[in-house]
Amino acid sequence: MVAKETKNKKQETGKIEKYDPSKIEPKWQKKWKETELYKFKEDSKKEKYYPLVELPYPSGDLHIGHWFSFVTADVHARVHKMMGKNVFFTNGYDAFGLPAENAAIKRGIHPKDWTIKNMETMTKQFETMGSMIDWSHTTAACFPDYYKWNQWIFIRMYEKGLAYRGKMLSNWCPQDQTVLANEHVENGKCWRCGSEVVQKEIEQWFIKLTEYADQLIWPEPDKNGLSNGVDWPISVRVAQNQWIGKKEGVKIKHKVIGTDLEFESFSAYPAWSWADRYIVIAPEHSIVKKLVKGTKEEKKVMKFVEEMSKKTDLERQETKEKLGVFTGRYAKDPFGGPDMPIWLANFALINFGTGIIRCSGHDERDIEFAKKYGLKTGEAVVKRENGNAATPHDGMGGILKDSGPFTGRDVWEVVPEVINWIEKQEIGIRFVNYHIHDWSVSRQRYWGTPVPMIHCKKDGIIPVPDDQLPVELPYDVDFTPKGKPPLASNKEWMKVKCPKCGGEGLRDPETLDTFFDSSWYFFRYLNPHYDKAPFSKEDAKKLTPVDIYFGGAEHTLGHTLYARFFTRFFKKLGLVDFDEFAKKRVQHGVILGPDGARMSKSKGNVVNPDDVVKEYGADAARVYLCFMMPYDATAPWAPGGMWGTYRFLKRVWDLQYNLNDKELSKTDLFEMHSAILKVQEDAGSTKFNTGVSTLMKWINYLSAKESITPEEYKKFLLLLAPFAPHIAEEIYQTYFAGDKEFKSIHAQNWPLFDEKYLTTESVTIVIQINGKLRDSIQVESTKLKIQSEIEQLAKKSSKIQKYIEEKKILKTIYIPGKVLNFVVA
RNA sequence: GCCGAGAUGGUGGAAUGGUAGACACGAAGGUCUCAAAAACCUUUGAGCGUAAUAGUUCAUGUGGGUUCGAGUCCCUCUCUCGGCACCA
Repeated sequence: MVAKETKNKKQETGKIEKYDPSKIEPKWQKKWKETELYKFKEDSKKEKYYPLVELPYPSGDLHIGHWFSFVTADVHARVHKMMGKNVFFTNGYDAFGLPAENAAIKRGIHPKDWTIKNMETMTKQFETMGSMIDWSHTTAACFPDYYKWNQWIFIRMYEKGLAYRGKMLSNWCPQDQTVLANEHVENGKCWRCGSEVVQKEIEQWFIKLTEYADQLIWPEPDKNGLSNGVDWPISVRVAQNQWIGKKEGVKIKHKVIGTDLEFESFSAYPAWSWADRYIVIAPEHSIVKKLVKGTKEEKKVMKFVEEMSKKTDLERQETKEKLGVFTGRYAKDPFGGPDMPIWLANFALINFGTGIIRCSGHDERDIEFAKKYGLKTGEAVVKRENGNAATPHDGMGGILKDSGPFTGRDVWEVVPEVINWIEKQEIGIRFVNYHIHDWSVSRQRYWGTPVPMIHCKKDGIIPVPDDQLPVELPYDVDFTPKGKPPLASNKEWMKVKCPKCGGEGLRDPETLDTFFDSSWYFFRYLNPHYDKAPFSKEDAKKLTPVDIYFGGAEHTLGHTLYARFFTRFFKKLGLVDFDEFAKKRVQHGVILGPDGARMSKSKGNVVNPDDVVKEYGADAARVYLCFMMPYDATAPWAPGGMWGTYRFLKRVWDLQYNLNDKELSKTDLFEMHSAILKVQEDAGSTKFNTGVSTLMKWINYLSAKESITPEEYKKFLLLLAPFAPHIAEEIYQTYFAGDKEFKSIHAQNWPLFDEKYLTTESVTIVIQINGKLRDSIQVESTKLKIQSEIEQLAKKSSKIQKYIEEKKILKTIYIPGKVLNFVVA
């Protein structure tokens, strides 16, 4: 140790300074920025590491939830950096979208100005966090050099048939005046504004998610716990698989008696088909009109259709009562059963299968409906144990009693055979149904990526040629919602020449769903101004896939699924050579208000990070966010806990007045090295709370000593640096950095851990009688492996003797270094 | 209804099948102080027990099981949170 290190500040100046974060934090933030400390530099000698946090929406205010996501990820990134990896850590903004437009309408500011101002404010707020985000890689969807590539991707998808225009019943939000994707309807309500969503038939753009539905299904994890080679939480994998909802079955062809009409019904349980006795059709189905045209039932049926169409999704979900009407028509049963009456029913869903169901006595809904309207039902199976009819849903199966050629056989066993048989008899075809539908991406709003398509009367829909991209979003537009896309109001902008015939064409006035933007932003980070493609193959090869993706559970069914789809598409384009964009996904928990309720402005329980920083400093806030709960838990913000971490940092600070050069004892080294190991394991994964508690434990140990050595202090600061970067830097610079040039603690290596210090001279062995703790003995480490000696030592204990004298020892179990257990009669 | 996760002190929570309650908050008592704050020290799962130390029993939502040994593994049930849901 050099002489300087043996002296503490008090010895030099005779003064003791108090810990004051407001004095040190802005100072170091400035210095780090000036010296470009966190700028990513390519380094082929180091292993790359790409941690990613979901990019925030620029609402204008960094709330405590943002702090939680970014602080924990920042700690994680810093530990990996110190451990010698080349860490790429940046952030951008999900800058397009409705809230900007709504806020702008409310305040009379242009969405662009509002958004850009918010991004500036938030970037400054990120600086007060002391994060190591490298802002030179930032980007935002609303910049033309970002959304240009949205348009480019969209056109490539169009060329490959993955983006298409279609007319479909869609979720329409009457408040926001736009279409919503299925993933963004929550309980029949708009995820943004909470209005009840209605169904409207609208022509719009779709992304063909169904094309990759099979590929997006997560397989069972392998022996290393990896599914598709990556480590994603089971909750996400299961939820996505259910959402994709793959069901294999058959479509069965039917002829309507007395007409030339035909239709198909879908069945996922074809072995039950012999029990089907009637048919129901979704009221929205296009065949309904033709079916009843000119019949005496027409009026009644169409009235029913109209009544059903008036109901919102929410109302339909809430009414479980079965409602229906008879069409007067019958269909032939291709399975040879009696002619089947055709009904309309509210429980038949237009979006599932073909919208038409064959009904039997094996489904609760079918039975309920049949009872209500006096219809006959059939039964095809008997449950083996209690004799009740088995339903397809209970999964129990049974022996088929009345299933044509398969009678007398096991229900589940014959399913593949039944499908083959149906195809052979030409009464139906194999069909796979998915719950997931193609993604509706058209938004009838202003603040988004313009759809890069031109509508020409002669040539139809023509993509904008690549050399004319981006189609820039015009600034002057009347964006107040009028039920029509706002862009259509800018006549000048709308006019465009058809790239094919040169005649007059019109631009597409719709914009893309912002989830399109956020499906690939982590590729754009690599080089946000790259101008030949969305990103370069070489960059992607060097830095992707993302190593760990931090985010919230709310993106399970939307964003992360879309991003996985995009990655597969990029692979198809040859831009990447992997399927999964993130090797690991971790989902953070929720910080509740101090009252235990979810934070909300109306409840007045919102914790503002700016206030916390003012009171305790960023470092204390960072440490508390790591410490307050496990990463994925949900717990209330406790002001007292915040005080506790502040107190911890004060103790760290005060230790500098207790420095003295001395030999480190074996215990000192043991404490030091166990802390190094535990912190690197915990913060290197996502166990931030126990990482902090390890530091607290060590500081308790250090504080209890008469004085500490510079070596101990320096190593402590290195372990603390990822959690509390400012205080660690301040003390490090005062004592350990040298005078010449600025060498940040954050550019130092993680202290080396050496196992040899973890072995101690003696170890406590617990002595149990019949598994119950009765005593413990100290044993020299060298003797740990000799069971007989330990048994002898144990038997010497008077406490143990009490239990074993005059008793027969039936068995002795020894776990080296831990437990000795006597089993006595 | 189906699927997933979870339930440990007054609170947040620790704990590769091996000393349950680490670490922190809160609380109580003390030192310092005219006093308070801060800081520091002690105690803090519940019983029984002792002058005190000791000792000892019960404790990880419920009831069973596996094991020398279970908070941890298996089954039953209860409750909480999250996702999906009239899915043929």
